[in-house]
Amino acid sequence: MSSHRALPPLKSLQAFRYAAQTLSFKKAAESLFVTQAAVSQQIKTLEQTLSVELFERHTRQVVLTSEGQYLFDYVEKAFGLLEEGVKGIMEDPTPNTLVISSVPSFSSRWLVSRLGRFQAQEPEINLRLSPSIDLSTFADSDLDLCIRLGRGQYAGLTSQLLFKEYLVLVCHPSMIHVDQPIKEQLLNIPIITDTGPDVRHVWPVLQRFLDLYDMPMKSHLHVADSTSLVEALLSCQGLAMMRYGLVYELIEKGQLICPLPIYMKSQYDFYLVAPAPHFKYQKVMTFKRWIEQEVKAIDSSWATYLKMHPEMEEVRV
Amino acid sequence: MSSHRALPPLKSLQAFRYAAQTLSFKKAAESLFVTQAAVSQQIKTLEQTLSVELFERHTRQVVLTSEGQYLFDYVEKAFGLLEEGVKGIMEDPTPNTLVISSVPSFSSRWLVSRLGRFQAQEPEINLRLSPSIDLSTFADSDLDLCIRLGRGQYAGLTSQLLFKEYLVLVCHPSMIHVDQPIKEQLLNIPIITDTGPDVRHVWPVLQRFLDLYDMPMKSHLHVADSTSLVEALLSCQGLAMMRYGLVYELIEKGQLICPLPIYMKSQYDFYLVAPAPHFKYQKVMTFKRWIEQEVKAIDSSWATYLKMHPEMEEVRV
DNA sequence: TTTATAGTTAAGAAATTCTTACTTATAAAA
DNA sequence: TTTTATAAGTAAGAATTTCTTAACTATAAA
Repeated sequence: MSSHRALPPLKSLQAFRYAAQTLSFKKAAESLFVTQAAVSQQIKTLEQTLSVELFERHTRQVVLTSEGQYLFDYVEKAFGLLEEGVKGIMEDPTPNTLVISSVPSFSSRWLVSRLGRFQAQEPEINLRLSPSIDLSTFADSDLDLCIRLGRGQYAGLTSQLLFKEYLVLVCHPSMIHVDQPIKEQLLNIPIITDTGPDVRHVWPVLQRFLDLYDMPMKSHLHVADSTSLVEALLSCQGLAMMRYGLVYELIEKGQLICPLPIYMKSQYDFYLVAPAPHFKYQKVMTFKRWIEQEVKAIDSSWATYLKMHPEMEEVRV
Repeated sequence: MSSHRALPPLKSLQAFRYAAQTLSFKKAAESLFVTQAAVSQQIKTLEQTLSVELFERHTRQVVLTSEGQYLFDYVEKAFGLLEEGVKGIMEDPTPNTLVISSVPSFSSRWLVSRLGRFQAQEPEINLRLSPSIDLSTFADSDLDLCIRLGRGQYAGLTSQLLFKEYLVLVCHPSMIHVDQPIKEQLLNIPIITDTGPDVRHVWPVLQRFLDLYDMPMKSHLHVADSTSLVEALLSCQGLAMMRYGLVYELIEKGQLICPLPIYMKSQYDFYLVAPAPHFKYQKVMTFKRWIEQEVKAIDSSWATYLKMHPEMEEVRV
């Protein structure tokens, strides 16, 4: 197949796009910076090449025919893709403003406190942190880069591993008495969960490790996000499964401890994700170099922790 | 958002598309029926408007840069959509040839035997029956219409219900002795299945109706398609769950019977499906009228069967 | 009845895209 | 090594497309 279906004049399709969007040849003309007559002629050309009427003409307004509506669905998508592709490839339109979106837990627990340093180091770059939004908004926003927790597979986007994540059980040190049997103590501590994707593993892991088959999950505190979760932990409200990267400083300072010598490899890791060409923007490369440097602290903290706690053992779900 | 990102000259994008497809400006020029110089100039224009190099020039060949590859992904998709949209809306390019694709069971058990009548009635129309293929092939084939078993939801396509399907248990009449208890007889008849989507309901339904909890499915014959299944039924090899529409003539002639007074509403029905504009083609409208007429025989046969067998009872899965 | 708005049309102006004719670069053949 | 053939780049002007201007039509609103 794929014989040469010659397309109608491309400009006529473009004119049709705007006319169908606005249902007005006049407005379409304004969008295209031409006269209304030009649009009228383009639509006519298109209708003649297709031998199909695309608009019903009423006085002072046009409406799409069913064929017009059908065509519009395709044309709108097609030109959207062209715009997106062109946008991705063009030179950075705002080389001095870097817009980043990050998952809330990572922003609040890690990123924001370090961004000051980045700003100091790169005063030229005007940094903006955007709340976590849908990845599809790359198409029509000024977003430069996302930080996402996931598996690194994002349709149409390029992702680069930022760091691997390990899950540990943590609680406030005052909640554990080292001279008493750990198992019974743990059973009396409520489990705190947030809405993260690894929540469902907490209880099975504990259950397996403590040989508590058949026992249902006990008291259980649910909080909205990982910031609240950390606050709850610090105020001795219970035990939680946490990403090491989000609490390693608290562990290092002794404000939180891991009551059991176990950890899990997270099924999700942190990634930088953006349309491929964004990674060539100077400002993005600078940020990437910086954050990779900063992130090394997490990796080396984890390595150190494992070295100091040789009893730590990986468990699988 | 959605500010006016003016696109580069559309023709230059089109030239780029063909050049990237073939990795040859010369071949692209042939495709576009212009000279090679024209393509060279268009590519240059595009590269200049974007200020991005899209091809690496080597002697006698060009290769895409990474930016070029990125852009190509979008441009190819976009022009594909334009072609698809335009194709859908254009006048029927072959008003005397009707190409239909149907699910094999429906073609072989019902459609082919009736098509002769359609041909006789509409000698102008040259009918072709295509083996069941993927719906996506509407884009680049000469397919006019599909007959599909499903739920009537097909992305980007319009579907029209052809008839509702009921599932009945059938076997050859010689396999049942009316003067003996039905339950034990049925237990000794093998179940025949094909690869259809309703197969998995056969045993649960039988099990429930015959109060056979805990009993695993017994002897069990698996065949490739519903044509083989009907042949197996006719040669007394067992019991099967069948779509009424595919066997109603055999039931009417007494060549098959329903040993149990139960039926199920199928989760899937038969639909005519095609891109919306195809339903306006004269030949498609003619065929649709004809098949809807023919299909009434199935509906009325079912109504009659239910009237003559008031003991028939609907069961749910 | 008048006015204002949105679309259509025709003719010629403006812009674009294409061809021609030549050039460069290099791989393959002699 | 030299010659030939191939694919691409460039400049100038021709050809084509697209746009503007200036008229006209139809009708809703004042």
